[in-house]
Amino acid sequence: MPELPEVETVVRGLRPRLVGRRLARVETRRRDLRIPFSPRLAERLTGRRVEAIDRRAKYILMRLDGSETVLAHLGMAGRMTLRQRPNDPPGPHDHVVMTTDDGWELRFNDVRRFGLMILVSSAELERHALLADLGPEPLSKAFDAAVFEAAIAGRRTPIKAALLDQKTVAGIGNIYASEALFRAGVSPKRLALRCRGERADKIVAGIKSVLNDAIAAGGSTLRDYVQADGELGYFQQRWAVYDREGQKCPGCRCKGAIRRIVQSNRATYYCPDRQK
DNA sequence: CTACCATCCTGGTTGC
DNA sequence: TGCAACCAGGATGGTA
Repeated sequence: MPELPEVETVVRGLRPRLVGRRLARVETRRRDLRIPFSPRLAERLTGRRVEAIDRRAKYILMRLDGSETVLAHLGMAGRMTLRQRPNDPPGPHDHVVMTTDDGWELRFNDVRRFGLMILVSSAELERHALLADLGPEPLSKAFDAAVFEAAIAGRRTPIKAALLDQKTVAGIGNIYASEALFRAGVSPKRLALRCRGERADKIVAGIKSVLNDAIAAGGSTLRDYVQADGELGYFQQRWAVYDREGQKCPGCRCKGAIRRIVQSNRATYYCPDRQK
């Protein structure tokens, strides 16, 4: 479930094993992802040193020596796994396999092939089409109520849809959009332009708190951010409303049940009693 | 500018 | 048990 917190947890899992290491061997397997690999990706990665690993929205940025950066996205179903000297062969959905000079193996796995892994000039990274139009990082100081209000001003779209729009704020996906609005007490159907003042404050606070909690949960449930099976950053969390249609609204005395509606072809969950 | 829909893929779940 | 329909964490592009 790669939204921002999951990607952040993956990045934190990759860092201690990869930063400072050289990629001794890189193999691309299936190349027909929705967005194809950069030409000769494997050859261009081989022998490079990993300088840093960062995240922007739901993108993973693996900065290499030689002024190039691996830009990766997990799509709907992408995974990263990290194991030491594995003896099992890559599976059918392992599209990239990287082996470090000290024997760790990273596999980029994506059943649905909606993810991507390309190589971009580090100098042009911010201007790259995939990153250029992204809104602010929700956990940064730069993202506050004033910035948020400006971003949604005049927009006659439901606030849930506005939160999914990566230009409004970057990294929120379908689960955390519902969860943030629940925390804020704002109906997902409310028009964005009607979310000013206190509501904007609460939505911003709801976004930050739910993302921080999810990151903390990811970190706390994983040892060194790598599970025994090599899986990075996927943790179980009980959502307050997501996927809980018909259940009681948690932690409050409202008599209503959580409702599921469809907005922009995506499921939205909310408590009609608590969210106005 | 907006809503709405289809599309890219595969696999797990649900319902008949 | 078999099989088809439906659903899924993302993002884009077309149409009205």
